[in-house]
Amino acid sequence: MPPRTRRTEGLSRERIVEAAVELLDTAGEAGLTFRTLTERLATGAGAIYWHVANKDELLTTATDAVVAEALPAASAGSPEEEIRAVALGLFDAIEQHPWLATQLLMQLTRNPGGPVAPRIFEAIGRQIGALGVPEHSWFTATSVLVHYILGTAGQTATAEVSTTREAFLDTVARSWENLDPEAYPFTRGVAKQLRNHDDREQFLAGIDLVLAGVTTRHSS
Amino acid sequence: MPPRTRRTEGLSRERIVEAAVELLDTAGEAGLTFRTLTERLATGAGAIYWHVANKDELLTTATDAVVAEALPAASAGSPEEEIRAVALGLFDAIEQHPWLATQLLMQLTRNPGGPVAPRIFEAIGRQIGALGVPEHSWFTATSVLVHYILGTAGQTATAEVSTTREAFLDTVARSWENLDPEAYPFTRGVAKQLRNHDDREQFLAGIDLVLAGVTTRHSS
DNA sequence: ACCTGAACACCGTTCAAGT
DNA sequence: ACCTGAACACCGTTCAAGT
Repeated sequence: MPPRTRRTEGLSRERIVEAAVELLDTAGEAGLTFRTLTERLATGAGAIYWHVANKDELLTTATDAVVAEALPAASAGSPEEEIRAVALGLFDAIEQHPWLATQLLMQLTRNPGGPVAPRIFEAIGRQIGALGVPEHSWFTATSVLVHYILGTAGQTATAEVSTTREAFLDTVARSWENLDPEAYPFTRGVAKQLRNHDDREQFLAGIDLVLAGVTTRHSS
Repeated sequence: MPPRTRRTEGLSRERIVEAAVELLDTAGEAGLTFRTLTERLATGAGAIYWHVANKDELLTTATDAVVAEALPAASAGSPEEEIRAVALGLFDAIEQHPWLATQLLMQLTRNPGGPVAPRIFEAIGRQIGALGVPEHSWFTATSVLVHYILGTAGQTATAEVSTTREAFLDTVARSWENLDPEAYPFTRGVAKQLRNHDDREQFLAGIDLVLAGVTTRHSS
């Protein structure tokens, strides 16, 4: 076994993923292409393909890396507290990396066999078990929570990197307020709730609402 | 006002959307391109752009058309029954149009100002109101339900049109069962629940779980 | 083993030109 | 008003060739 040659410079999977995350953060999903990536890494397309199978794998790996960092390390308090910590960890990560929401939704629905889905499922699901939920409801209860967290946090994330969150939500709320009153009375009515539904408090209230359902159900 | 010239043939927005849905159903998301579309409609690219602004608008319109057809027309029974009817309507539509799940998730998170999000929000939200949920929880409660429905139905939809649903879920379950026992005890454990979680019964059990949370919360 | 970069087969979109 | 279809500026991916 020859000693591994030392390389201060040189490409690596890690460096590529790191650059991909930076590009996604800076320029959004459309900003990550093999051209921008090769330019930033000062290399050729083939070099990247040596370390990474294709763009899908690159996106999966980038998403997984960000999620791994976002999830809280050790369990501290009660199951409820832990679930809130996981939820807020993902919420904050999505705020910092707006592309993450779409990517996570895609991973869950289209690539549940990949590394990302189990990571999130495990973080939430363990606490569901600790909560005393009967085993036959574990999958459903965990699914509900995970989809609420990602969906809600995703609605919060600004669509365009350039717009601020407030401006984005305001635009949506305004368009809801302009809907036909006959056909859309409910949606018009909750438009103002949308305006600040991304408050962490509001977000956590939703978590508690789900937890109420999860814990009530099996005591009857 | 000159009388509208009659045209038995000729392009129209409706014909384009119809062809787009057919292509999506037949060949999946990757199968819908302006080339395949112009070929099927025996026309040029410019002709399509005369009726539709761009591909995003085409996808939004196609999604909206399918959703409008999938939602039950008139409210018959109790709010709970109506919510189940809406959920099953979307569930079945996603089963028939596997591309729909991803598209709906995208519409909700990236284009909530478009026509699709209000349509779904309204169908669920009205019943939330009828359920006696206090107004300040309307948005949150509706969000939880909508995201559960789409997320779960989406996990059910096969990723590839060619694979059957059973084979897809089996593959995912198998990969979950092969996870590291130390790091993923929970996910490994629920793998077998994943195998048939797409049962309509299981799906409706999740709805009831959320409804339990929604209706419990404000009675305390 | 690792990297280069031209080439390939595709995209969505535009636009001068037709009818 | 509506349609044609070539052209444009981009993609992700491959692969012979280098070191």
